[in-house]
Amino acid sequence: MSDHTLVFQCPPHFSLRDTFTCGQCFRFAEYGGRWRGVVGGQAVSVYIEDGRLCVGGDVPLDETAFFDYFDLAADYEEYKERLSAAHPFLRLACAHAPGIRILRQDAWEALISFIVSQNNNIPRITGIIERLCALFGQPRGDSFAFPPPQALAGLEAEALAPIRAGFRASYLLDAARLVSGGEVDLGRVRTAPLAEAREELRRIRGVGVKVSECALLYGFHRLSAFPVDVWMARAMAQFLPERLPGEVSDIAGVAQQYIFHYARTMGKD
DNA sequence: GCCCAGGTATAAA
DNA sequence: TTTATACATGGG
Repeated sequence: MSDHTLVFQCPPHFSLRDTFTCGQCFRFAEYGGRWRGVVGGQAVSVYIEDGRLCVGGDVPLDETAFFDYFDLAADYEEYKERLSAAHPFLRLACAHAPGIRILRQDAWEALISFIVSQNNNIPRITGIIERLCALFGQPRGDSFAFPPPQALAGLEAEALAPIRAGFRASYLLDAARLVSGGEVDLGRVRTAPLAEAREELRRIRGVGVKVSECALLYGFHRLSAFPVDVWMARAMAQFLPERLPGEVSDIAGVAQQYIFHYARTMGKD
């Protein structure tokens, strides 16, 4: 790998480890200081060197696509300033892992990943997705692409048994069938008003308030996808028993990820 | 063994 | 409308 390498200026504080392991994506692993994963169907190796963000691949890579993937147009220093000013706990969360950026992941992959995430833990989510790709995805380098809806839509539940997804297997199949059949239109989720986008996603069995918000945030980059009420109702309620101030509601999802990572990792460094 | 994990569907109150 | 429980699996 690395016959073709994209080079970007690295944003301040950007941490590949925090970004790839904070629980927003499940397909990157570190090997010798470089992070290997599959993005847009291409195996890539990502690393930071001399203040530059490098993305190596064995085929020519689309620079615009990776600029977009890492959300390089966004100013996370400004995001963190706003969040830090909004609440003392948010300030702690931002300081704890200031290198997190919200990746602009593939919508289908994010949707499936967060269906798998329900009542589950990160190591096991990672394993299930790994097996899903290995069984049903196209080979890419020494890894596998994420299987598209069409690759899963025709399967029976027993065919998914080897990935050991448990009760979530039928949810995955429902998602694959509805999306590949057009009954759920991911293009519409991308462009429709937020409330309608939610409704569209929640037609899939196993997609409730939390999964739909995660899919909207990570798969569709709707930064405001976490309405304060949902956000409040979940894991961070124990840390932030107040409503999120309106001034940062447009980046509530960013706040959610910083807090989630803080709550999950504090004391474990 | 018991408890919990980036929840949700379903039934019962 | 709100609250309780089952759900598959596996790591701590």
